[in-house]
Amino acid sequence: MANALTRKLERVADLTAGEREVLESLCDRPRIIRAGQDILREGDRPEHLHLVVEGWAIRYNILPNGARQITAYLIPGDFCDLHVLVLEQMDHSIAALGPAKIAYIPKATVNLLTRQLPELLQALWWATLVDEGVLRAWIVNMGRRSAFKRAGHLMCGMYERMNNVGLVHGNAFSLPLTQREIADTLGLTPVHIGRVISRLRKEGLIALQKKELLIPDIERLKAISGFDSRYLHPEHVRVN
Amino acid sequence: MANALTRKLERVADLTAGEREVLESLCDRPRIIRAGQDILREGDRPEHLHLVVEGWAIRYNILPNGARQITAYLIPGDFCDLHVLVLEQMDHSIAALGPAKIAYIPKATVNLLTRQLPELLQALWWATLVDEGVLRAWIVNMGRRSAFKRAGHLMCGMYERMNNVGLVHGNAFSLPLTQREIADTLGLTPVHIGRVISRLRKEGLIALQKKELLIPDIERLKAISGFDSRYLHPEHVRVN
DNA sequence: CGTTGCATTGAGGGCCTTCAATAAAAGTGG
DNA sequence: CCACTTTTATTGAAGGCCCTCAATGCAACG
Repeated sequence: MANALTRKLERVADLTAGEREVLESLCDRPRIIRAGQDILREGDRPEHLHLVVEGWAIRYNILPNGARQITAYLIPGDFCDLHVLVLEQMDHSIAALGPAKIAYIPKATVNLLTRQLPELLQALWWATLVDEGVLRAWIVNMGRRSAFKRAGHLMCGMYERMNNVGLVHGNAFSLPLTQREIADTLGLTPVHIGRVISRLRKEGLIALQKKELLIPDIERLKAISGFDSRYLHPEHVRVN
Repeated sequence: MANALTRKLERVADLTAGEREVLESLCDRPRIIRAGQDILREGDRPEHLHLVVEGWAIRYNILPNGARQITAYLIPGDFCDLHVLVLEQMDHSIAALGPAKIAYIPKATVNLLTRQLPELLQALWWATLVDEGVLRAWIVNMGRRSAFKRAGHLMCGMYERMNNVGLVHGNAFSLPLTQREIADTLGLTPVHIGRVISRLRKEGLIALQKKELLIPDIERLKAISGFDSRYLHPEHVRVN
């Protein structure tokens, strides 16, 4: 019964029993964060790394005019701020979507671990490379698809990620987002997202109620929204 | 007289003389790629990693309707395809913008090197984390700024990157892009980009001719387009 | 059970697109 | 080096996708 971080890293690397144990221990004693609360704010210079143990979080920027753009959804096993190992300062904020459990891991611990366990260092690097693929797909989605396809594509991506961690049951899964979050993800307005969702419903592509998203025919939705799942599938390459 | 890869990695890590020498040798005997030619295509399963030694390249996706979205500009010192260490298959293509020199490095060599030189592994990881920041800023730009600000922001980013490698002279630098490239970068059409550039010129924010971009007052352009350069500046953290 | 936030729907407007034509520039072959 | 072709840039007109503003109903929450 591995935790989320271990599961995630084992998709891209072989870990020894000792390494796995170290990872487990990092997730001990997470702090409880209330729904909507910021975990990190732009400008922060955190002394700890923050790891999502339970719940969802969003990575986002606020622009001078007050507009928000979400640049990532963080689910259990995702680090919030690996980049502060290099950049020190946060250039964006992170907030819990619903109630969440966050582990606080001292930067020094991570630096120590990665120096002692090169296999772990490589696993973290490779996980970062996978994340890059997600960001690229996000850019393609926002740049070259209509609002309708954009929304469908987002839902396919959520489906895949949740499915990868066994959280899809009967083609349905929990999607704890308001239309405002979806709008801020896709670079649109809540009003228009409302119209788009209404159309997705009318065309029988989704059923969404009470933050529970059902996709009756995922292949059809993928086809319509131009979703290609390759970018999400690390193939567990062995170098040894 | 270090090469571009060494310069780039030394911004995020300490390298020994031996490590630097290894990096230099990787860039030996690059192949010449003609302007516009693909270096890698979607679906490829490359046996080598590709490193830009000279010139510019773009990372892009083509959608079923023929639309193109550019997701990165690669300049000397950038790897084209580090992610194939994990994902194996290319989920996008890479093309040379002008004539370029590309080094072909066997995947096995990189895997060997990163296992033998953890410091190098860490440098590559950290460089990847910096790239992630660029992608996030890209998303914010496309999602929440007008075409006018988007174009200005792109030009500020190019200015910064070129300045970081000493290629800005008298507030001007080479920008080997057509309006089509800029459009495909920002999720707009070439026609509209033309109008936007015309306005940037009229307002004295840029002078652009013969692929040479002059920004008379970079701070003014940054202010107008909401550019924050923090995301581009690794602070060279020491862990030792 | 009131308050607050969220979803829905309508009307009107604006930013950007599409289509089209022309001019300018860059690349090509003799 | 010039004629030819192709690509790129410029400009105009019309239209569409999405935004803004606004009002209503509904669900969530204390």
